Amino acid sequence: MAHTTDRGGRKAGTRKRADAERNIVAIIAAATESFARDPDASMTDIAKAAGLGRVTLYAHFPSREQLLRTVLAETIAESTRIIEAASPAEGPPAEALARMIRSCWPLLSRFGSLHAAAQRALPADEVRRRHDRPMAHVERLVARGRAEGAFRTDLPVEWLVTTVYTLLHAAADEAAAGRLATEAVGEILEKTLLAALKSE
Amino acid sequence: MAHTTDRGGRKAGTRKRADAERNIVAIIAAATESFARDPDASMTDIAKAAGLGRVTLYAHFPSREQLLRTVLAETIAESTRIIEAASPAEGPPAEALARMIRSCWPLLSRFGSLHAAAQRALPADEVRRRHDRPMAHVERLVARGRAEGAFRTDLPVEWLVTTVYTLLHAAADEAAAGRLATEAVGEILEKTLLAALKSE
DNA sequence: CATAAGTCGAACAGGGTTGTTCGACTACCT
DNA sequence: AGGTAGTCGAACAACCCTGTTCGACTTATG
Repeated sequence: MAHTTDRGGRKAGTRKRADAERNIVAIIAAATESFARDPDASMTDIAKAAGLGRVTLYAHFPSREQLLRTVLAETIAESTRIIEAASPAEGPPAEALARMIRSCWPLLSRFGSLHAAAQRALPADEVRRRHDRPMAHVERLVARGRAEGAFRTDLPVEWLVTTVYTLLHAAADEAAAGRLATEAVGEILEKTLLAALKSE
Repeated sequence: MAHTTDRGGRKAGTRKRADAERNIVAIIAAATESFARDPDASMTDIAKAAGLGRVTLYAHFPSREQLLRTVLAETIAESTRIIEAASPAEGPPAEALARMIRSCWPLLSRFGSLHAAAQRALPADEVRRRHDRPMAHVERLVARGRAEGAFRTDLPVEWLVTTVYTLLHAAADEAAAGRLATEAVGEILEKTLLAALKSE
């Protein structure tokens, strides 16, 4: 149990069997999908979705809470990557915002109720804290837009950020429910948010 | 068991004891408050909040689901009353919308997560169906605004309604969480929504 | 190929929920 | 003042969930 040196150079036996590593990613994928569909998804649901036994989940994640934490972290990391790929710090603020909106909303749509799941099972401040990395990008963009005279200054920055965030989610939900045509969402969001944010 | 005529003119023994009627309103009040605070509020929670025994709840409501249904119906009825009191069909659309917003948001704030509770425990289409009475007022107002050239016509009406609805809720949540000053909410919502809806 | 690592199903304990039943008790109503 | 409608607490059954343990089985890996 404490060989410490096995050839591969691993310290404390952290290297798992290829088998197990494959299952871990399968579990995370299944959990992501399950939580996105049903915020109350149980370990049984997720195990079934992953095609594995429930016990196996507990072999890799000590608790449902921890699994959810992991899923949330990975998802937010991907969001951050996508936001940064839209280079929100470059070009005219309005155009940067439009770029961000269009690249972002499919993600929110795909991850559906995962956020609700997190808010239900994890402490509220933790959820908020984990979000503030990607959130900062939006906030920075809004602040820049205000400084450059493109966005309105008569409302609190945080409220404008909340507006962006909320409407992104709402549009994603509407699209998921089939009440909004997928192709139209980008344009609709862009028009709505630019109108809500632009100065004058 | 089938007296049918008892003097008071009641048909099938529907008249309850004054005692019981008092408790029924207490239960509904407690349930409303409990659901508004915690969408997962249990019958035990509600009974405790009402100062009654859990069994008594079941004496008046056959199930938690039915109780939630009742609470939802009463709440929506009150919303409808408040919306109508703002006479959304009169005056310039922008002003009518502003009136409606200002009279509406404290309600949404007060009822907090009741909507979430309903969405969790009741079939989605039922929740939606119950909302379409008050929703119709908003939709009518938006449509009128478009017809009179005050509101934009380049986006679907349903999306504009969703925008109003969503941002009202978001602002109410922010206020409840202390991230938005209560006195400021009305003005902030009015400015944001008018900017999002107005034509051009 | 042998062994250690991983999987799996069944079964368990512990907690929570919804509804129901019982008998004793209490408030109302006439 | 007495009969009845209503309340209440305790206890029950049924269900679902999380986490854990067991022993038997399968698979990777060296």
